[in-house]
Amino acid sequence: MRASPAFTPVSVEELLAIQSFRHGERVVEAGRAVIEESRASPQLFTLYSGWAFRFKTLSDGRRQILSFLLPGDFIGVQDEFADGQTHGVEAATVVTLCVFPRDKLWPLFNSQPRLGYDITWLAAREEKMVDDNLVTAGRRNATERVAMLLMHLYRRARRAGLERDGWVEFPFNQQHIADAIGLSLVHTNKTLRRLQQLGLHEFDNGWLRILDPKALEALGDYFERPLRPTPLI
Amino acid sequence: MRASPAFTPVSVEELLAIQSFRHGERVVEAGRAVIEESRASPQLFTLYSGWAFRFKTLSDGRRQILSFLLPGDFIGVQDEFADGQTHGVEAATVVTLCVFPRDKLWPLFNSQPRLGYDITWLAAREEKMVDDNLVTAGRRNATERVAMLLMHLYRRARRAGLERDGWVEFPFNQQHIADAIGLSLVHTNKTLRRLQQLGLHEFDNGWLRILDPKALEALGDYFERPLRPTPLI
DNA sequence: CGTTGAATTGAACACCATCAACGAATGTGG
DNA sequence: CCACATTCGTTGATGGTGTTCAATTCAACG
Repeated sequence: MRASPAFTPVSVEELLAIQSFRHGERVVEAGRAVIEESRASPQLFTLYSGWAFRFKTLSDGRRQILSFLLPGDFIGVQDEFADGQTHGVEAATVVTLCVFPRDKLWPLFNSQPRLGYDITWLAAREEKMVDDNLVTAGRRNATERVAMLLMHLYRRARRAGLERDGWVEFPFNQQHIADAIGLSLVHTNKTLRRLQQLGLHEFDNGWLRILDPKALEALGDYFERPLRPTPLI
Repeated sequence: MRASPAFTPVSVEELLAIQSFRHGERVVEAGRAVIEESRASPQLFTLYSGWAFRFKTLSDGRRQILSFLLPGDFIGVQDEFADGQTHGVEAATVVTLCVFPRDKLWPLFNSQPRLGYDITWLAAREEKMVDDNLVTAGRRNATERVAMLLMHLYRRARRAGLERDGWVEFPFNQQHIADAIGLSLVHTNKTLRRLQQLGLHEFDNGWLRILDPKALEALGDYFERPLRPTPLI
């Protein structure tokens, strides 16, 4: 992964610090919890492979997906300061994770300020994504929401190197999409269908292809920007 | 401010580091921009006094308020990694800010890892608030949204020590509320009115009092949790 | 071949947006 | 001091977007 231009280079010393910080790997099956919503996790993770997502549920079961997670994303910083109030993380595909013990987070900051800075970088980037999702849920109509989400996920997957001939793996069903953009399942279906019939995108057996990115960008009022390389912990 | 139990104690050395990090104060009038939405700010801030809020606008003018800022909040970390895409910050009252030059952020992390850790703490807490707002905009109905927002702002103000005899300063008009919870101005008004007539809360000339916190908590499915002391940069 | 979960579609309705109008409070200039 | 403009809160009427309910299709799988 580190070879990818999407990630910042890292010194040998930092790499060693990351190595000593980590505490093994973990594999989670599709549909299983990486972090239970009910209790704060004693671990942090870096996602190595697969798709996951963060979510919250209201007491009557309504669920909101907060953000999606791709390889390179750091999981669990928000919980460092949880006070009980937390969110769940669920694997959407089989997922492999690098495990870090939470109580080593401060020692890591202390001994490797650069890595602490990088973690802040990642946390800030994550918040910006939630910001965007909040704009979507609060101020966009159904068509705009779907267009925005499709472009968002497609771009991120492509950047994470998951594109193959224009297709990216898309392991989400319509309930996931509905929960991410704040619509009902039925209306999500109808909106998705309409965009598909307009020829803007295409699904095939868990893969997604964008046929008219400009149209989707314009519909969603959501345009790509150049991205800097991302730190990888 | 540091005397308040809401904030974590800080060592003399850290205090000196904060002092050397800072770069003066700034006062912004109510309704003026602290950070322009269009361009990334070369400065970071700690809010000393007053209310402010972060927001984003779509190209046709629809606005979404992302989160509210109170004394002690750290402003601008998200932008450290902006890539152009950013958000605005506007003062809701007269506001005084402590100014930090952005290019000293990394040196601060480097020389004072503890302060770096604290900044991450604040960034993570901020993201959790945006998470909550996203659940609101995505999955709550109008009544629940208003109830949740009122309790949220009231609690935060109280915690920041802004309560006087059960009243807290509330410098927002109904357009602000509508933009925060993703409703139209008119429907926000009607919902607010209904809750007021039920005797759940009361407004008076820019101040807010909660008359029935339990009812509002239950309506919004949004319950208070014990909070740990917050770092203050 | 029956079962299950997901996608799809139609119909009825509710919630919320939009439009329009008015009142109260405040400020401004003549 | 009054005429006028401006901003904000309020309310009613109307309609649309999206929800809810219900049923059907379809693919996958035992």
